[in-house]
Amino acid sequence: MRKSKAEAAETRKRILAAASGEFLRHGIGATAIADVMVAAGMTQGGFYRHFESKEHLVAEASAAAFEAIFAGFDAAATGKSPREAIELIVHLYLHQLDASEQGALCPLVNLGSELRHSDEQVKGVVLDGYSRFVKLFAACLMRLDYTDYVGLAESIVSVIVGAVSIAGLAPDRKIADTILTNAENTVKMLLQSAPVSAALVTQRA
Amino acid sequence: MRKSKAEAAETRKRILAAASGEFLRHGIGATAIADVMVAAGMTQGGFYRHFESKEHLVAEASAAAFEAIFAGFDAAATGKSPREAIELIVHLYLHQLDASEQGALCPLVNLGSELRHSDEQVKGVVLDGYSRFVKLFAACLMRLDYTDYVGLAESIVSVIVGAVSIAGLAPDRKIADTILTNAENTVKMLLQSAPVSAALVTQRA
DNA sequence: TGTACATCAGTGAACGCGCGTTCACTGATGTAC
DNA sequence: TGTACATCAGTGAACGCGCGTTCACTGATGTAC
Repeated sequence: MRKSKAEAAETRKRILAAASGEFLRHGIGATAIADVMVAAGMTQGGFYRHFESKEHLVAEASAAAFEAIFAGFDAAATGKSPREAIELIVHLYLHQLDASEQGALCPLVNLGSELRHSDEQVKGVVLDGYSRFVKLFAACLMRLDYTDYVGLAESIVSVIVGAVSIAGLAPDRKIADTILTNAENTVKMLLQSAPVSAALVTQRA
Repeated sequence: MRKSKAEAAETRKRILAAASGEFLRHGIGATAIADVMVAAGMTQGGFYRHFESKEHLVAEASAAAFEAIFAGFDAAATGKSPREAIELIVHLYLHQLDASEQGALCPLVNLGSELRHSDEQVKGVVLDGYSRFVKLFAACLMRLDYTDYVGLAESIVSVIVGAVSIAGLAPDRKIADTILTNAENTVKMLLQSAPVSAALVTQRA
């Protein structure tokens, strides 16, 4: 039954992808190793050939989830203006629950409270995802000459993380949509009213 | 060993308070019924004299947590102007993790992702807490004549829920404080730039 | 008011199940000569 | 290049533990007469 190294590496990725999906969709606590392995098309015994423990899997699956999310953002934002890129990413993020089939779910909202009491390593991975997220927005905002582009980026992330977090608890679609649409408008309002560096604007004009 | 009705009612409240604290501090999954009962100064067997199941306890404990939070807000905001009240509540909310000893933790952030996959009833309780929260801000904002006071209230809640949610994952205090302080500034910025009903302003001037 | 009985809060042990982890085993792959 | 052996991916069953829930029991409280 031994598989070649290439095949084994493929298997590992398959487990990771399955785990990422199961964790984000059903939560960490509600997902058993056996569930993950079945979703990956294997039996549970093989799990420990690839991962040391469930905790390690959580860390790697979270990292993988962020990779998937950022890949989606990159794909959507290439060739767009900074302003368009921001609005597009915000929109994608806010509607991640609709598109959950493609697995574009963010650990920050979907595992937030479950991760609060876990490993430092795991929390580190998720916080890395957060700062990467902030940097993504900050880069766009800098090009738009906002004075406090980092602070503004953090604000945007807080708004959309909070909104998706709350919307996920809403019993019906209508309430969820209200919250999400409002968040989208809030971001627009922040972009309109945040201070812009006058000097640079003049330079470019 | 039978206790009087009054004593039994006291016991029930004690269990609820203990549960609320344990759930919010350690998460639902990591808190066993036995832990709750020990924290309440009893043995686990007595639990089912007061609650039907853990799920029911979660629902009631979440409701109790919201009661405690809103009681704290009321106490802090009475006699203050709407503007002061908002800033005070926002400040209190953002620093709930520091004050976790007093049990002023919010289910929206501390149990958010754990609740997403639970009972409709439980989610209902937490969403009720959310809309009560929105109404609290909306009432103040209406008195300040903001045009879209409900939308603005929702935005504030999203920002602070998101910020606390993320700050809870930060490995050190400094990063957490940056996120929280920024959220506080964001709320101020929203209050400054959100549109105000001109007619009413004129009336009052 | 007093008495006899039913009720029921709380105890501590036990049950049963699920889940993380381990293990003996299989047989294909990798490797040393 | 071919051969013999070690390695190790994957299987399926089993182990052990924790936890939600149940249960027999105790004795104080409530209630009916």
